[in-house]
Amino acid sequence: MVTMSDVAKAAGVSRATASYALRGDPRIVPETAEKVRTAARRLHYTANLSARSLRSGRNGVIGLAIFELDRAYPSEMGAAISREASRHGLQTIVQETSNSKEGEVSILRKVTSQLCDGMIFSPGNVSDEELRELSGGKPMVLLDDLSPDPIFDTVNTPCEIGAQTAIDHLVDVGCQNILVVGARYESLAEDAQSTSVSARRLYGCLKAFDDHGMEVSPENFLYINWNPEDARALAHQVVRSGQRFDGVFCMTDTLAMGFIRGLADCGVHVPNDMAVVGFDGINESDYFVPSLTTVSTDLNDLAAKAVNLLLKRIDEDGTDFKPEKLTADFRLVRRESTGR
Amino acid sequence: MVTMSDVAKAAGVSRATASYALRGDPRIVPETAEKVRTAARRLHYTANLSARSLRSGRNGVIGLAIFELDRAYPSEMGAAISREASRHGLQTIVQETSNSKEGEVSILRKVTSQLCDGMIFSPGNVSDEELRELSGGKPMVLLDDLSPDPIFDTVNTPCEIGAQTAIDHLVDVGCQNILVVGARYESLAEDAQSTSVSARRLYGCLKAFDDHGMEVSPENFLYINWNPEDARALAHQVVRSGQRFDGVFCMTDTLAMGFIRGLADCGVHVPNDMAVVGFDGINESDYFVPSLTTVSTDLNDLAAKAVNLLLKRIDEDGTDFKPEKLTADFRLVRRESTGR
DNA sequence: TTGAAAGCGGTACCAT
DNA sequence: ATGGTACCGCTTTCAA
Repeated sequence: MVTMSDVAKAAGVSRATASYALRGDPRIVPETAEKVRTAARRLHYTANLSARSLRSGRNGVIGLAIFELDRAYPSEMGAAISREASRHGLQTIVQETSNSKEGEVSILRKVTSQLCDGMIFSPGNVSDEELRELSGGKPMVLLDDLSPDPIFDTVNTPCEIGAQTAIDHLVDVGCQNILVVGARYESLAEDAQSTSVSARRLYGCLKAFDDHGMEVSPENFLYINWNPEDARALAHQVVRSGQRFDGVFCMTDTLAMGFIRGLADCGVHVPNDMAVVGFDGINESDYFVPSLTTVSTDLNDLAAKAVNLLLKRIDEDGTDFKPEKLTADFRLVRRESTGR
Repeated sequence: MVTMSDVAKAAGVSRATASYALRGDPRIVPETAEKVRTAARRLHYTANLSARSLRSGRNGVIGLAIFELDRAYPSEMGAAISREASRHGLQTIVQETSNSKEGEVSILRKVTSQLCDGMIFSPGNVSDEELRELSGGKPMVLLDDLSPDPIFDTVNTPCEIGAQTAIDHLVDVGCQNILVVGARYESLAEDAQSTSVSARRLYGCLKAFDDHGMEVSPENFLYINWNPEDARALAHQVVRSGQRFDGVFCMTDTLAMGFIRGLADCGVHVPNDMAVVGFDGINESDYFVPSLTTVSTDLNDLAAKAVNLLLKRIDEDGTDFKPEKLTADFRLVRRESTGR
């Protein structure tokens, strides 16, 4: 391992000077700086990030914690954030929380808050208060933490307006009896302030139904876990039950994929028999057969907002903190699954 | 930030004792240890990983570098490795190289080799020699580095045998004129030792064709970049060209997804007009319409092999190193895309 | 069994 | 403009 001392020695200067020179401090005269840089290059010197981090609290790395690495939406989000960060000269390390409390806690405590200058985090099972403690005072930006008065900066997906847009679109293409997949109707009935992503999307649906003067009942909302297996099984059930829905809004594209597959299993044609809309805009949605109409979250916009917020916090001193709350852009992408 | 000194003070012992106690060193008597643990718990102490890493060179974190976060196969692999590592009490940090040399180099130099005890790496644009230097002496396991005499431990996907299995299957279901998508025929013609994944898979195909006594020419192999857009466009081209292939093997499931979508655009029916096989076994493949027959790499097996190799290297002292080379299990998953 | 102290590789203050 | 040096938090040797 070649260290700063090696470089300093090779360049005939002190460790301090070498350190300043390599970081471009203007106090070092150009020729000395050049001497140091040459020595560093010749020795293939790389700064030790642990040491730098220990001393200065900064190492140019940000952490990102997402639920699952192997699900299309979070991993596309991770890629977008990663690329945005690298545009700012930062590296991103990604970890998966496995959507469990222990996962979230141990990631925050052990890695993200320690090895990084700041973090972007999708909280699922940890309260804001716990987060404050676990963050160790490091800047943190939350994703889709929909609490009414958050204590961290937050970037949200366009839940309400996006869902509303989806329902509007189904009505536009002539649907009269719409099924919403992935939201618990009771969650809002019990608590209009419910802050989960599914509750906010559900709220958007209800608003749209109301705007169109459409009657809906709890039967129009079916809750399942957000995975394609369950969506496929649900489609089978819906078809067998004989209920006559002519439009479906799935809370995520992955659910829509499973649901459409389930309909195909039963010989139900999309969009002729049933129109389907998803949410997220994952890359694959354009390749499904039929291709999927979806409320596409602009991940580049989301990434830019999240990274900028984080950088601002990292660069400021943390006094008089006032959390900001932003929402990512989106657009409705019309495709075959609602084309009729 | 609560440090070890705080804990030591609260427990009325020295820093050294606190350190030993928290790591369960048997030299500390149980009651002292308990006192320390209690203090640590009460103060919500968490060890600073940078400091630990700086001093001892270990922090319980392994690094994983993959090409792209937002592609199904690498992200599923990342998830599998992440879960396997956590079974061994290790955290995994994932980074994407964006399949560029600068990406790979900067990740290795700056983060993975510094912040981690070891790393698992998919090399794309960096030679073994460069890797040795960039690894900074830390243990490293390579994924799909198919050089004949590697200098690191390697876990490979079952390229040759997998591809051979795919072609065998197409022949089994009656295909007579098979197209292979994603491999450059010339790559093998020029260099039978070519070590890229696509060349090894191509080699498997040629072997299978040979076994079945089937004549093939360069026209049976079409190279494109491994993304679904190009696969879709290629399908259009193939259909328009009027060539009469009755079976297609795509080098990855993502390619197959794009290709099938392209066929659907042209009204070509899979599997009746053309049977399609993919490679990887991504989760989505079961949900495509038609569902995709694929050579499914056992990612749990791959993850277990990679993590175990890495752990062995981390725990040993590095003398008389002899690189190992393992291959992940796989199985052919028969689905609708070849069902006839 | 426990404590003192050196040191990992940087950074940043204070001298010179 | 550059150098000396304390120090970030933890581990580990050595001494008591």
